[in-house]
Amino acid sequence: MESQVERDELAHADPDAVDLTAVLAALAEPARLKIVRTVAAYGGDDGIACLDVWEKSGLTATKSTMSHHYKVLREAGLVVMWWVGAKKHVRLRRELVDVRWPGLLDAVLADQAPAHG
Amino acid sequence: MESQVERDELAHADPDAVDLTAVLAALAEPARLKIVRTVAAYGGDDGIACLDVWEKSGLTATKSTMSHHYKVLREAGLVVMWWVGAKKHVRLRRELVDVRWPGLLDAVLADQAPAHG
DNA sequence: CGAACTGTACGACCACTATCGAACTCAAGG
DNA sequence: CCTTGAGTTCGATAGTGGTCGTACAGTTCG
Repeated sequence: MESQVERDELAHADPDAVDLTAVLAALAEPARLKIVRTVAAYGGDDGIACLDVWEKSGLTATKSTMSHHYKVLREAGLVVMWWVGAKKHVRLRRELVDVRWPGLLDAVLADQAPAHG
Repeated sequence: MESQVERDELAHADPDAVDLTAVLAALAEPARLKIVRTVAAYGGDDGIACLDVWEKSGLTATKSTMSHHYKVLREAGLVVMWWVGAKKHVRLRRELVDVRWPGLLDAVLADQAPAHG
C-alpha cells in the first residue's frame, strides 16, 4: 500500500475489497469471535479500548497475539481502530458489514454458545 | 468410532454438538463455499449427486479432496449425505442451521461475489 | 529527560489443514 | 466373475496461520 498510512488509519480494508471468505475466516477463530462479541457488547460509536476488550473478554493471549487478531479483523473489514490518547479504540464496521452481508453479523452475534464448549 | 455407522449415515454432526466456529471455518474455505452454493442452487429435498456438484461448480479438485471437504461440511452440520444407488447425494441441513443461527446461511448465500475476486 | 503504559512489527516455532496419489469398498451391469 | 464407476481412507507433502518473545514506536506523567 503506497498510501501514506497515518497513525489513525492503519491497514483497514477498502469497502470494495472486502471478501466474504476473509470475514468468515476472521470470525471462525474463537479468540477473534470473542473479541468481536466483546466489542459488540461494550463498544458503541466511541468504540472500546483494546485493553478493556482484553479484560472484559477474559482472553489470556499476549499483546502480540491480540495485535495479530486485530490486524486480521481490520483487514477483513470487520472493525476500525483509531488512537485516543495513548489508548487504541476499536469498533465494529456495521455500516460496511451489514450492507455487504445483511444479517450475517446479527446471526453470529445472536449465537449464545460461547464457541468453546 | 464405537457407533456402528451405517453406509447411509456416516460421520454426521449431532444437532447439539454443532459449533459456530466449525460452521464458519467450513464456509471460510473457497472450495467448500462453492460446494455449499452449488448444493443450495441445484439441490432440493432430494439433494444433488456429488458428481453433479463437481460438474456444476466447476471445481477442479480431485475426488479425495472433494471427499475431504464433504467430511468437513458434514462434521460442521451443514450438510447431510446418503446413498442413492451407486451415487451419493448431498443436501443442506437448513432445518438445523436456520434454527441454530437464523439468517446466517441466507446471508452467506445471498452474497454475489464468488469469493475469489 | 526518563519511566511506565499501550500497542505494533518481526522472527521463530508448532499445529493444523488443503491437496494429491494410490489403494480400497461398494454398487451396477454385462 | 469381472469391469467400470463413485466415494472413502490413508500417507505424504506443502502451505497457512496461531502463538509467543523480543524489540520497537508513541503517549502520558513525574
